[in-house]
Amino acid sequence: MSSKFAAPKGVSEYLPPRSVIFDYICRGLRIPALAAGYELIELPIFEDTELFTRGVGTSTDVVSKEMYTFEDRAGRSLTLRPEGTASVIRAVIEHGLDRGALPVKLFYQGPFFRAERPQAGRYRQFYQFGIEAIGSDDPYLDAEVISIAYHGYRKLGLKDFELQITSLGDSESRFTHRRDLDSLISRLDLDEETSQRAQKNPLRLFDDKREEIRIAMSSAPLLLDYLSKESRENFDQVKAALDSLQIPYRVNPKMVRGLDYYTGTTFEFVHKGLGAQSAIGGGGRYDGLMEVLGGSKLSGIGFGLGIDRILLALEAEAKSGQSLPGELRYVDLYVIGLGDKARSKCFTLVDSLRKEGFVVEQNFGNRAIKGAMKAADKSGARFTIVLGDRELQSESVGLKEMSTGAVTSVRLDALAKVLAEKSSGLKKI
RNA sequence: GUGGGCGUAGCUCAGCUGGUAGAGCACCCGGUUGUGGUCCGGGAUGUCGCGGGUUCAAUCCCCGUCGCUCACCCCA
Repeated sequence: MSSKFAAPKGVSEYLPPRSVIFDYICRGLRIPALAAGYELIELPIFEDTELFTRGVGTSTDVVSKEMYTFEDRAGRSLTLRPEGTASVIRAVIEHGLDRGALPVKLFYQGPFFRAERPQAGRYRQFYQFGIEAIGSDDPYLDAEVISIAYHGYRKLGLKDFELQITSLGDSESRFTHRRDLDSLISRLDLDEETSQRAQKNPLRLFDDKREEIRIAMSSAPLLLDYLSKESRENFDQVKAALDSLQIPYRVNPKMVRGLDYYTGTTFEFVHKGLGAQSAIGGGGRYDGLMEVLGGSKLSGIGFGLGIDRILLALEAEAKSGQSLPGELRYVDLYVIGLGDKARSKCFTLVDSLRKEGFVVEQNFGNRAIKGAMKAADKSGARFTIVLGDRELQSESVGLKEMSTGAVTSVRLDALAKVLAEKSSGLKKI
């Protein structure tokens, strides 16, 4: 019970059979990205701390209190990556990827780290799948990026989620809006902590869950009403493009994104079955980020999808009737050898069957057949092959179809052919 | 950082107003000398999170502590 070691607080671990679903999610999400010509980028897990303080912004909670920062032996300050976009942009600039065809289209996946208090769907080590498209401000690109996330979720079989979108407009739009919003907030009677938060980013108050704040904010000016003509037209084009793909969305002018680099189109996917941390993914456009990080003045857009939360969402939907997608485990054949000679024969037989592409497990430990059959049953194998002294004599095997229990004797030299005949239903890998 | 809930078998949990522990599932063995699932019989496993206090006696009450969990803040 009280084992000496436990995983560090708040990290997500995935063991079988859940790990199979985790893998299924990772593979599923990248399909729409690959279909749109995005390419994999593998990034470091830690980066120069300054990349995040400058890229994500010191006013964000992520940077100000949630980073795992440490010094290496040469005294450099490094930080476990709390998000992916800054790293992608850094790599694009460092390697001059933006000097080729634009937009640069990349996807990534892996662990991220934030030193927060863990709760349902929020971990200190969590996993994201993300894409970034850099070097175009075409509203169709906004819609494409959103559609890739949307189709990813659908590919996995997710249903009970909502896409929310809004636009943060250009800097003039935000400037005039903020002036009006600040003047409203300054008239509110806020506690110290809240007013400090409001100073950093007044939009955050739209997200506050306290009743009195929500009432006070209900009359607050909405950024969406302050968009310049150009920004508004751009947002309308994004919406029209989504409409043309029949991707449902809800415009949520009070949506708040946590990272300060967002401009223009921003969006979030929210799942109903999740509890307090309901966002299963989100993203948006970032006009100034490339420049802030020392690159050229290119606009980009991307998203990050929370794999941990998608897994929770799939489980939540499974609970309410849907079955979990995909086969959790698949085995074609289970091979049992009885006795030393037969086991030696089986060991090579298993190897050759795998080379033919079958998923094959074998029995270990020279168990009695009863226990071995039990293990075969548990493996989920569709067929079990039994080979003992009798079969060795006749150069055959016993082939048992597990669903019916029928056993047939098959000559060894005909085994591959017989299995091939039966394998119309077998899933070779 | 703040607040609530919970720590009993590998897992999920029960344990009435204090008398040193149980169920289901899983696991192992047998009923079936070479054939799984169902059924029947048998079996192993716990420092009752840790430390202290009250008491003749604490899994149960009190205090502390650690851990988990949910929520706030914030976010994927």
